Amino acid sequence: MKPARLTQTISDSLTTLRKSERKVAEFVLKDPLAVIRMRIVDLAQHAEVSEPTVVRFCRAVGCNGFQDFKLALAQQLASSPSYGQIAVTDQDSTREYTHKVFDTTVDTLLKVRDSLDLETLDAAIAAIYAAQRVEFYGFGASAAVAFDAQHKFFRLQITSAAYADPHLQNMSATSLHPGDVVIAISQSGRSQALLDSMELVKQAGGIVIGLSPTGSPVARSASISIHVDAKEDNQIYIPLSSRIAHLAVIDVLAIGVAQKKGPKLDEHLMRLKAGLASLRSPV
Amino acid sequence: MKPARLTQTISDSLTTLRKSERKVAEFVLKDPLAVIRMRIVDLAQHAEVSEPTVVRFCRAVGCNGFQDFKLALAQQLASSPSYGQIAVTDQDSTREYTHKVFDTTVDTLLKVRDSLDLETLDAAIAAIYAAQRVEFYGFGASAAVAFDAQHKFFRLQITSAAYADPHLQNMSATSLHPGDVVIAISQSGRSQALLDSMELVKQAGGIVIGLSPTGSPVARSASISIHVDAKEDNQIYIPLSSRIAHLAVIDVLAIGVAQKKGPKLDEHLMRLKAGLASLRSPV
DNA sequence: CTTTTATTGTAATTTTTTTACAAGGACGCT
DNA sequence: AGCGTCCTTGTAAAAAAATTACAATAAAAG
Repeated sequence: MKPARLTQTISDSLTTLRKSERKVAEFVLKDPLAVIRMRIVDLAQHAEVSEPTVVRFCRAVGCNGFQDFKLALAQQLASSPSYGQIAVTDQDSTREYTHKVFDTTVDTLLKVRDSLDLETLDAAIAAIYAAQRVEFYGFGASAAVAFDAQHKFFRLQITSAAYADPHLQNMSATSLHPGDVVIAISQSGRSQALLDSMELVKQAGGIVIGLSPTGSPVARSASISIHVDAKEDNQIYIPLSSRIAHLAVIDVLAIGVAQKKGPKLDEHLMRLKAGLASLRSPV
Repeated sequence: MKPARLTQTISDSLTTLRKSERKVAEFVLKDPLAVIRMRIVDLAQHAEVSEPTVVRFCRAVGCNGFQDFKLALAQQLASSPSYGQIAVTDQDSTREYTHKVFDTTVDTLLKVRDSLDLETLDAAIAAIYAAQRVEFYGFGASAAVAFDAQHKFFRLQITSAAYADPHLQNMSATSLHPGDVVIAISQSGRSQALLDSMELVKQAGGIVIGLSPTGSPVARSASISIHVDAKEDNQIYIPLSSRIAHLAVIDVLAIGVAQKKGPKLDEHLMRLKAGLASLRSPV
């Protein structure tokens, strides 16, 4: 009953569909955006079939009729705005690229959300919860993610540190105790310095949680590997949305740990908030 | 013509709508999810008006008819899955809070996207482009945002720095030249130390771009104020999605500046990428 | 090659939306 | 206050759209 990805369902059905229904399917896949504005006659005409065939097609892919189908399709397209690719070009107006940036980010987040492995997350949360020390390693754009994470976990009363310096990472890694956790963050998953640090952590008996793309060296080397696959837009050489996906994943870990800590933590956070209030403008 | 947030449009129109049209509006806002499955008769009945009134209402909020309206509504609902509030509770399973974290984030991003003022963004981009030096100030969670931003602008060949230390901020602020830009980042918009630094920047003739909630002291004090209103979930005392919204806004600024710099930059980024490659695992 | 079954289209029907118009009500003007 | 105009809303008819029933054609099996 859940509206899984409709276009996925259509692709899957392609083989089982009848010949003329497949014509409809192909047209829909080719230009879904146009379809949502069409009437049944238009779609029938474009796909070169009759109207009832379109209805039959809709039913075949699990919808209740043409309207229902259009609605489902519209919803899917809205939830992954970048159906097709979003690329910022030189001619874009502010409005356009603002939308593109946000939409790409949203798209990435949804993709990552749906591809996360929950058991891995649980394992990571359990490891962090059990650890005496938690450290975050990352370089470049991931350094900022690491510092953000450190800040967040610090607020959860967890002894944490973040290092963007390979030397510091190495020194810290060798002083870890078994059961301590290091979260290695890498957008490319192939930073050599990070891999070196990870090796030291494992030698010290620490657990390495990797945040990196599937199949990357970092992912393979990590004890617990959280896969974050956010392909970057090649036209811009700055990592944009993948970084945000990493942050979101860390949010999930933080919430998970916070939940495990339970009510004790609430009190702590309350005090923290009161403390922060004094640093704020009264207005 | 752009499908801005339909529910927003409806809320805004409430005052200008006629009495019976308002009945429709109220019903739609109360239960938008139900409306997308309704026919015009059903909606008319539930709102206790006649069918043509429903059509008139649809036109009044910028749609082309009832179908068009339903489609637009469906799309918006699909793109903000959490219409309503998302609160993580203690009983949530990993799956649930993972979704909640991502959905809240997406929701926030979309809200912020639609509430951004484009002219302000343009002004900010122009100021950054014209500046000799660009600096990022922020504390706490915003410090990580500041460092991320610094890294990003640095890659765009812009002399930039990020300070999370009030002393460093003050020292740096006094050494700025007229036309230089400081981007002051604050989730609460009421950090006293940040306000102090901003004052010094302005005394030195610098331009302060504020990233903070509407109406906050930081927003009022900034020369160019970008409003980012991402209300935090009160149940968790850690800033989650607002920080991500800030990052996204900075992405937009970066893209804007990159675009202004044009093709010269492409070459630079290409070289940068080649340089980074040597730091990476060959596998 | 015939018979049966599956697939597709035509035409009619039903449902749904939209338009045209008239009744009712509010507001201003004399 | 009474009259008229304009604005709002609903009723009913028309148009548009989707769905169904059925027939024709194509494909497959015997």
